[in-house]
Amino acid sequence: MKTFYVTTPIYYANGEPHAGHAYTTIAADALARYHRIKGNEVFFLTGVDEHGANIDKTAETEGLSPQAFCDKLAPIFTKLWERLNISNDIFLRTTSELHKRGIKKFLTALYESGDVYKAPYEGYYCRPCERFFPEKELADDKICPIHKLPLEWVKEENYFFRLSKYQDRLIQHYNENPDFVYPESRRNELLNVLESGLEDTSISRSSVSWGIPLPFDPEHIAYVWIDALPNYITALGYDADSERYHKFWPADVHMMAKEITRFHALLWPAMLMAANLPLPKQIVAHGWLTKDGEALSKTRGIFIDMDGDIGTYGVDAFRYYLLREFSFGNDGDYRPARLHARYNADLANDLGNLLNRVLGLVNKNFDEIPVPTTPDDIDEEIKGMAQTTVDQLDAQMETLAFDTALETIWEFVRRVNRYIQQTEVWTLTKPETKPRMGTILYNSLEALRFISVLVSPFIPDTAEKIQKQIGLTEFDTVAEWGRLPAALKVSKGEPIFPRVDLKKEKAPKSDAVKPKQKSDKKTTDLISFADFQKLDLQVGNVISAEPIEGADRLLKLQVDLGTEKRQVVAGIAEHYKPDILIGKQVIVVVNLEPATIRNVESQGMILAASGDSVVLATPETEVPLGTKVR
RNA sequence: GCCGGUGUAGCUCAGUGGUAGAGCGCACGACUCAUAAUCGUGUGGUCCGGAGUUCGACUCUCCGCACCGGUACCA
Repeated sequence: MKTFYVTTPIYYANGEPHAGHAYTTIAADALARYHRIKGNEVFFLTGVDEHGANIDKTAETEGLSPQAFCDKLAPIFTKLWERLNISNDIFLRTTSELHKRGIKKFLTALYESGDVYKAPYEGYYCRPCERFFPEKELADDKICPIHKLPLEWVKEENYFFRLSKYQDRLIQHYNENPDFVYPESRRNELLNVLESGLEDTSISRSSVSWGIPLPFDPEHIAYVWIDALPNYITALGYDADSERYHKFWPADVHMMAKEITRFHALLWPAMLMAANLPLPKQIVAHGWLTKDGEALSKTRGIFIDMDGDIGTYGVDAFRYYLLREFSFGNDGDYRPARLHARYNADLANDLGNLLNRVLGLVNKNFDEIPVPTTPDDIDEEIKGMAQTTVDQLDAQMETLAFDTALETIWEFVRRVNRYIQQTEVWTLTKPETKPRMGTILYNSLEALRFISVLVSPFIPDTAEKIQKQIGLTEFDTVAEWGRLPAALKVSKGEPIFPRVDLKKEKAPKSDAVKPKQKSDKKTTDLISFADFQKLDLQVGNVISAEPIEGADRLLKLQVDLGTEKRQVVAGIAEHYKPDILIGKQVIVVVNLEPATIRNVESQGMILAASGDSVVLATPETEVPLGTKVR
């Protein structure tokens, strides 16, 4: 028996899961379920990554200890996975003892490889900021750009992993395993990165407290990614050298969204090489979801209403839509209108109605599933198509082409509808034609059983419902023609996908949208009024604006402050056309030390609201140039 | 800016150096077993624009435009 180990990332648990997480997890689930029905022994991992400064910070704003915060969040993930019918074998938390033991062992192995070294990190350190400032960011006076306080020269010991050493071996691995990173576009990107050179990476943080101490130096905490990536082996029982670990590692597929491929496809394999462990077989990156053409955004309130859509159409429709309409490597645009269309056309009309009409005919004409006694050419054709459908499906799943895989199954669904149409079964009620009717209905039911098997990785609930309605008591996972026993009692048949009317759907809309308020956020990084007063902010007028050669985001502005003119570089080119800016009043940080960006001197900065979009801060009504802002 | 990708019917996408394809949508017809379902027929495209190679290009080359991704700049 073949084994198959598939993972999702362990999601960073500093907020609630969203549709992007759901997409990755559903895709991985479909893959896992597919391999199960193929008879492979599958292990499917998902989980949460619970350490690091960000979680610490978020917990603090909620007034919780980091552990309490994680304990609160983890069940939100597991509940969603239950709702989405995710068949994971483990839900790994990095705060679990299993993981901590494994990490300890792994980091020890890494350390013993000789590729971890302690290096003094020295530089200008700002106590209030708790960070170092690279020399190139500082002017001659060496004061903190934020606090305007003198910086200390501090030496800190830090652990580094000799990532650079693995550059060549990684390139070689990529070349020898063309499918190591999929899709190819990602692979090429990473090869570019590899060829331009890797730098050693810091693997510890001494300023962070929420995490796992390095086993060889407990004063230092493992950097989150160093803590997180090995979860794929710790979850298998790497710590105890368990049987499961040996059975399933190396993983067959690490599935993830595209933004984290770097860590998985460079750092993780290098770490494994250092620890002398086998590499995962494939790193798979899918695209992002947008909603009606817009990027998802918490601040702008653009999100996918999973809850609402699942409520309206059901989990399987949601899964079906994501897997059917989005082609893997690319970004996918989530559109409720498309979900609706898919639901009615593919699920309700094609599949749901097929089941219903066949069951109706059986019930009306037979007491139980009839025995096929009068074979015909057309029956053979159906049987043949069942087999070719399986073959095509196998090929498509090999490349994770869920969309075409489902299309292939649906071609068969439509063929069965046509079979019924062509044979006009419903007319064959006379005694002499009744056996033929029985044969056709048997074949139709068997086709439905067959379809239910093929469809089960994608829409598992539906698959079960179909078999149950056909009269099978135990789910049959084998896609071989002719396994359906005759003489079963068929159920009356409730529509498995009742049509959804757009009108009805409108009702529960009003209360759905409201984005959640971030409540009583405690601010910890307070500055004194004196600190604030150090800022010299003035109103200026943009008198010219032009793009900077070789920079997509930068504009060179001349700003008139009344008493003087300043040249300022601003990173707003993506949001403002130069001509629009001219004549606009802006707020300028006047006493900012000058800097040279892209060979252009910038004597200050202009203020803008900067989130998903960038909007200039400007006085509400026009004021004299040089007016102080405070 | 540099590197890579994409641009084909209203929508989602296949596709090939030789007269353009599927599903959905839409129109018409058939059927009435079924969830106003199904089946058939049809509608619909300057295959991003321009130039070139070729007997012939949507398919190859070059230039350009748009969008996407990676990377640099973001005071």
